[in-house]
Amino acid sequence: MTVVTRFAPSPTGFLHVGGARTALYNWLFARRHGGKFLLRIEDTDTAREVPGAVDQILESLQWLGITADEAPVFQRQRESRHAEVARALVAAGKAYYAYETAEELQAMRERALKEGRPPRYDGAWRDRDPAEAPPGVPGAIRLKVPREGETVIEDLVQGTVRVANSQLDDMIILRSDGRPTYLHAVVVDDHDMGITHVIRGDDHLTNTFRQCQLYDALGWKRPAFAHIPLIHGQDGAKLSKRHGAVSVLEFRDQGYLPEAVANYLLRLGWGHGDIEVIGMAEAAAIFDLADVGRGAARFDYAKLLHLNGVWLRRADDERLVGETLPRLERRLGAAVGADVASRLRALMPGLKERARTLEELADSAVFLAHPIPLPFDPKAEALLTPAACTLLGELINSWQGTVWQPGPLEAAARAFAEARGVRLKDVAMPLRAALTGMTTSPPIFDVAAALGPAETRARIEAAIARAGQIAPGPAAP
RNA sequence: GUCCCGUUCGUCUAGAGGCCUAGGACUCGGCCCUUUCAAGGCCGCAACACGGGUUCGAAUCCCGUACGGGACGCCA
Repeated sequence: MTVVTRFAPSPTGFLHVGGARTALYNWLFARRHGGKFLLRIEDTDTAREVPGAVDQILESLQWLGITADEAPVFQRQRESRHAEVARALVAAGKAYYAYETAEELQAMRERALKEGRPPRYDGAWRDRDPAEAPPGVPGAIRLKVPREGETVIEDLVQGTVRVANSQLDDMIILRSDGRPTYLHAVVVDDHDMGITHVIRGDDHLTNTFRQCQLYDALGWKRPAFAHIPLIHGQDGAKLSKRHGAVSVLEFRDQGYLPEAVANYLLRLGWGHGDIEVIGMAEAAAIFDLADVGRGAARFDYAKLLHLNGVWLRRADDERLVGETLPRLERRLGAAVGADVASRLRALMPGLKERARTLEELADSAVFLAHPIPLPFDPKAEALLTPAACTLLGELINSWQGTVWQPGPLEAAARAFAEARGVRLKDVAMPLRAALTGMTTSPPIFDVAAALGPAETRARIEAAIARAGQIAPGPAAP
């Protein structure tokens, strides 16, 4: 049997991390078993549909690298099929028309709840003669479910789960306006699409009993089910906006890498020994539903941030340059030239080791793009004492003729410091301030090398001039 | 209210009766490395929800309690 899985979001909002993880597990499971992963948009509730949501969801999945093996199925386009199946069930005596109005049912539920009874449909029309139907009132179709016995599901994650049929009522499968309900549409579509494994959030676990009753009534083989726990926020409540970013695209915009988000989501609720850092290709080779945990997991932004740093360091330099350039332009409000791109490229190994997100990377690299005069951090400014400026002026002259690469520059600077009887630090820190306007940066001789001799000299001279203006010291000898 | 599910360090998890004085990762603290900051290395803090069984032996199996979550819609 070829495995076929699906992800079936409703276009009522953006793809959040919970949905993304569900999609990821479905995708990985299909990959693992050489099967297919399909996409179905559950758009039967037109009232709740959000414009643009479908595109957002598709874009999110694509960014994460979760690709469907066929074009998406839109549930709304299958309404006639859903109605046909429901009516066939009536014809077979396995479903019936019920004529209560939505208001009557609502009142019935409220009364039951108030009296401490479970809010279930009483089955009034189950055995009534259809001839008694009130004229002019369109009926809804309800499934005639067994009242005795129990419904049992073998869940790949939750294990055996059973419920007494007396707990379940005759659910509506076709609304009075002829549109299917979710429960019905899902069963018909999953069957028609040949879905073999339904992997979804465990908020659907109790729905599964009713879906199984539908499968049984239709005489269709039930797919395997796997209900994965929901993702909660730091406080244990269902993850929501107030916990921070929740939509996949937000993480992208905040400078997270898709492989890091996927890695984090994979590990959230799934474990495989001690491995933490894992790429999706590797995951596809070892992913198993048996390793999915049963308890809800809390979303930990700190761990995601750490993981993103790990993937950032592993990422290809050229790719990171491509990601950083537009972010630099956004910060400067201007286009950056080829000289900046080449500086960025040269310094990327040192830069990416110090950043955890693309945003941090851009923040730490923006000094490369700033025109002289550089903006100065107060702490950097404080380093440019008259004595330090004197040293810097001498250093740049001593570099005359030095091969403009990190190693030779550092060697020359060390020799220079020793000759002056100062520590390397006393030269390096003012140099860092002059070259970057900051007190932290990649190794400063790497920075000087990336900047090139002309820019390095210009920045040092500008820093000396600036220091002279702000705190005029003794006249230069 | 009824039904269903869950519960190992603060967080994500490893653990399938003896390998557990419970391992890894994140966070936090300390040290080392070091031109800064990171990265890296080393060390440390920190958990089997509770109570009963079963067993020579239980984090692992069973029952109950507590707590948490989910579902009960002509929403998905």
